[in-house]
Amino acid sequence: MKMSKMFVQTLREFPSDAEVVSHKMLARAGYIRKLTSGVYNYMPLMWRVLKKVEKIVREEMDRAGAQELLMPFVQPKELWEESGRWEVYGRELMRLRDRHDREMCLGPTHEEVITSIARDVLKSYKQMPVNLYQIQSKFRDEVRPRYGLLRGREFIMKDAYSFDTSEEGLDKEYKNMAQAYKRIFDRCGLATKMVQSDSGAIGGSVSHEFMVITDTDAGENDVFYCNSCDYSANSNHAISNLAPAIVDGKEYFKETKVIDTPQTHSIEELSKFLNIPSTLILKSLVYIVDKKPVIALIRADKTVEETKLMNAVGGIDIRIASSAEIEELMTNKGFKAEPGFIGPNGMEDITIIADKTVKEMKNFVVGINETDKHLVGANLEKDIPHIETFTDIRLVEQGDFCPECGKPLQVTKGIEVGNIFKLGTKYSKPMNAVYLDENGKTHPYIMGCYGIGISRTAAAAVEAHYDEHGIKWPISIAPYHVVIVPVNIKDELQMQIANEMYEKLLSAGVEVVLDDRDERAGVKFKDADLIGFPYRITAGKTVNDGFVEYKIRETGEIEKVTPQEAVDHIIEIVKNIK
RNA sequence: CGGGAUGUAGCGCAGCUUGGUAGCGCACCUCGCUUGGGACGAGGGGGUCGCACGUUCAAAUCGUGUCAUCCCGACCA
Repeated sequence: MKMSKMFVQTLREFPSDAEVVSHKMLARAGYIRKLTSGVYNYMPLMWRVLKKVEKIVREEMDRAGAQELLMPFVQPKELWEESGRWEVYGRELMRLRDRHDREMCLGPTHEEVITSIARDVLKSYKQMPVNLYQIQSKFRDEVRPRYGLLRGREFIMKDAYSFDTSEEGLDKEYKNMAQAYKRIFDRCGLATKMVQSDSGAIGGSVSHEFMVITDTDAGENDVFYCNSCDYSANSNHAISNLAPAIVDGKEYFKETKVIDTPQTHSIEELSKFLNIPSTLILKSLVYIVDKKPVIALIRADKTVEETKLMNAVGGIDIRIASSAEIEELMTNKGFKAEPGFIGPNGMEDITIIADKTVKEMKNFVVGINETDKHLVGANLEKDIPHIETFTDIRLVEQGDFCPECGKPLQVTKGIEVGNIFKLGTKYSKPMNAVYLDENGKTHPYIMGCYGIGISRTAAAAVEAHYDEHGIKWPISIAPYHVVIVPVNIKDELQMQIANEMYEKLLSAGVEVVLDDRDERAGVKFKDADLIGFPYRITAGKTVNDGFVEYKIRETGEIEKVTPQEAVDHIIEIVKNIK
């Protein structure tokens, strides 16, 4: 490719609306252009990168025994009603009507469609196991698209779906996919962690996410991991053991009674006023889950993890209640108190979920829906007997102990580039997708699903590989392998050497760019660094002595070599790309 | 959806307070000069100032409404 012909425009400055590294770099280097919020044009350079990521994904999925197909982007409402998700999925599902006023949606994921295909074709146990995948644009009408390609509304995704006749078969395929994913991300030059996670709206029982750990602020997930064993989990799913804490308030509260606690709206104020550790206080929080209030109880030094709480309630939408909503709740129950003094008593007909930490507590302090008063020396059985559900709804914190080996847990930010779910019969059952076994009996398929964000993976690679000058692509997914820069295109020898190297590399199958623009060297170097070619060969004044300069983008390392050596070196490197 | 901000040329911005022929840098085109880290000079093309309505002799500027975009929170590949 001649640089003079390349359809690309690099910018002198970062676009003002870009926040994270990958968005800034990709926009400035001419890879992407925004069309509308969360929707991007993939310009020629970007498309080359995406095709490379796709190629790696295809090769590894095929190697793992999966088969590629392509499903429609537009899907009928009826299918989504069968699975029950037309109601459940919410506004993230982009709905539209055709000319006959039939309701449709843009595919945010394809469980319904693949299940409808399977039930038509997969009639016998003899046809399984099977794993089908596609690479396609998805559309999710995100509440707040941001971070460029990391959270677009339209994005490219590889989604795979497996069908098995048994849990054992699913387990096997799940592991098979985990291995394929590891190879895929390794080949893309991305170090990933496979972490346990919540299975969210897609549903199912077990799931893992593949996280790229970066030092940029683009990672939207907190990942807890253990250095001593291989435990790691998304914060929405992580569990931990806690250090011993004072949970029995016997020494502070010999008897159970209501006392005055003026101006103690917060846990901090309360623990200071009573001069007790916050581990002796029972914290009552009000959430709104699917529009209904839910009270969460937890030891006051700990934080509620909302996804865990939502799962415990069995809801699909959760948010913390506003002060007004809390007061309204108390008023409805016949109390008149400020929000800071809410407590579980008198709330018997509200869903109450208590964290496991609560079970340990004895002679503790709790709000009683009365301003400036608390009950001290309280105990569960005696004073709050109506709590039925004790489960883990606690947010893990750095320094908590690993649930598997007991060593302290660490935390880091991660970008989720892939995930794998065990779906079981979540879709096959409601959609009546069944096969016949050896005895002619029908069973629903045991399903799994496996996603990789193709465009997000490319963006994550930028987050993981860049410096102040631009992108440093891993060679396996770089748009081109090498750029040749003749410093002065009017210098005949420089151009001749550059052209010779260019032709040799081209005929060896190397993806090479010749920067034949009539620009000053500085401009070409800046662009080369920004675009992120992994290697650069410069034909400058030293060609008169028979040398060119060979530069590695990743390390900045420079070597003076003959043109032939440079060519041979590049060919060798390209030959070894996995 | 709640909170905050911004819409002026492809990109980055000024002008608005105090209404009076729409500007600057980069990018783009032409010529000259220059050629190892985003040179220089001269000339040139490109904008219904997000949109609508209103006030006014006159609106980028004042008012009302509306749309869009971005940032902070809850969702996810």
